[in-house]
Amino acid sequence: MIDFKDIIAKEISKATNISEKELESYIEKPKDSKNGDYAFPCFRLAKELKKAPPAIANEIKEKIILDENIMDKVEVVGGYLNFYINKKLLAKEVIEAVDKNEEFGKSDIGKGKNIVIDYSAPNIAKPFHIGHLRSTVIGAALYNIYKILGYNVIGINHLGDYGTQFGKLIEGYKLWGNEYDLDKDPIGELTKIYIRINELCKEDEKVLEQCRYNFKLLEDKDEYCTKIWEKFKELSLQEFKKVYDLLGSEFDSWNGEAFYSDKMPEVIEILQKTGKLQKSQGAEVINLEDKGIDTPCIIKKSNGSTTYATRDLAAILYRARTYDFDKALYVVSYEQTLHFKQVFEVAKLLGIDKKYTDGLEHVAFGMVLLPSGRMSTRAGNMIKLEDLLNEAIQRAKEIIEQKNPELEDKDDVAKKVGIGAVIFNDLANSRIKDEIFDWDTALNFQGETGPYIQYTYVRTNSVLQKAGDLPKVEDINIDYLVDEYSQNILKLVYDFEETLKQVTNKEEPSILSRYLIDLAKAYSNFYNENKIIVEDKDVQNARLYLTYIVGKVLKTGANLLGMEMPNKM
RNA sequence: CUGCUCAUAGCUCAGCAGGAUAGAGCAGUCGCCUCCUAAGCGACCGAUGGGGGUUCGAGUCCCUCUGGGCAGACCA
Repeated sequence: MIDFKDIIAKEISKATNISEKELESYIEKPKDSKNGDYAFPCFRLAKELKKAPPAIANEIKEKIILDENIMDKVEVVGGYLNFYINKKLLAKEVIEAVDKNEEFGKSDIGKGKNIVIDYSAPNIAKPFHIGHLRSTVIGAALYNIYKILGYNVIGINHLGDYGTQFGKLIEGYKLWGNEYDLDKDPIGELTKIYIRINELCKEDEKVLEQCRYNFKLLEDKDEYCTKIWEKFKELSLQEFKKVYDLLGSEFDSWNGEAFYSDKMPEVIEILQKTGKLQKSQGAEVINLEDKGIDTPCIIKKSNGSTTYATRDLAAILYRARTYDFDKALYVVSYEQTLHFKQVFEVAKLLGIDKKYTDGLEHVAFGMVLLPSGRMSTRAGNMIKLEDLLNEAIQRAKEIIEQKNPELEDKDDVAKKVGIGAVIFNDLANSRIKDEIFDWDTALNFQGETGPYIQYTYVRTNSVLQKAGDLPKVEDINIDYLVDEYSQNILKLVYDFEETLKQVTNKEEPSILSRYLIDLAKAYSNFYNENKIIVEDKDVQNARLYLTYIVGKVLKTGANLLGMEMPNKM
């Protein structure tokens, strides 16, 4: 598509002495379309040119030459130079772009670049609760969006399958394994054991020591510990898969922490050679005070076992070698900000290329809290993700029964709508914000929600279906797409790829969520104002094609967020 | 105590690396289905935590205060 901003920047650059690149950042999109489609504020030139901004705007206006096929008009308002792009050209550009591209939004800007995304990463032997949803859906959305932009993406589920917690579980299992029926409700029973052993650890320091020792045994490949650990892992994965199936989550790699158990000695060796690894209180640590981090990074505990920092470092080394990543994103809650600061700093000592250490990024997100406060596995006050998803499906089903009882495939639609609502709800807000979980908010189907987007999509579908064949691009008379409602839609569609790029610039899927809401709203307005299937075939064809475009973008966009789109609802 | 982070309408959030009159949704009140799905559309109501500063211009940047959250060495 034509890059309008680029054209404007080129012209202004000729009229002034400012570089195109600089101008690109100055040119903005007015909030109110009455002020044009693009605007150049001239205030910043006033001091240098010693002239009033409106005068400067007028001078630039006189100097620039813009083809009227590209720009309808240029106006000076105050110190602003407002550009109105040619409406027909916009319509033509968008229609052709959608027609030409098999998958509109797809690009190759990421060609040759490798992106590693570390997300979801639940802890084995612990319930998969609603707090794990965010990492899973934010990671998946980023994964899909990088992919459509042409990047080579590697999604890794860095399972929490290692560490002292397993020493604890092994100890608990040793003590009371017979009392619990692991086959009946694996994670539920393991959770009970986990809570019980934690209480015992609190009372008795010796038990805690034994737990840590168990983990040491596990690291040293002790047969008994390994066997129990494998059992826990298998049982947990079975449970997790149920949730992943509902969400449609997929991963390229399931290499969890344990995968790096044999890769840590090298890390320790490298760090030792740097001379920065020092003994402190019995442990071996890297001091980071000179980097502005007060807490040292523990590489080896006093009993000789490793920490998750050591494993993350081994993972960085491994991923750099295996995937040659340009970016490695860690979609992990902001609770772990300090940890990643430490690990990323220590990674600079690993002797790997700067490209890799520069590419490390913690994509932090806020916590999911209950109205009563934090969720805690130990306290048992948490909501299982599976329960939330099933409740969502159930509620969607009820609404279908009430609104559209004749619908076919009710269960399939209920699943898409229910899950879509949950996913969208989690991706709709800036990731850094905390979320206080509320059933009615998470499962709301009205207003700015996933189902609203699905509903709008379904509408485009049923209009197209009713009309029969989709008109050929050559048969579309763009004269019928210059009204305000059509133009609002066309401008949004024009922005689609830019929106996807913004998501990757900020690692912020909510930008796409809001975009889809805007697009769905723009179409709803259009739909309410205009009859699409009408007598005049020229009008109908133009409106039908616009409808087709909206449906296509809504579907692509929602799929990128991880939502499935029903054809009817 | 220290570091990080958040603060916009009754509630949940937008506000594009400072730009024109701060936008939505929910809740509340009211209006719109002989017409392509009312999970929709429209209307009304209603806001930048306090104080400084930088700037032609600050919700946005800096300082400070207040309030919430998180983190701070052998959990991950």
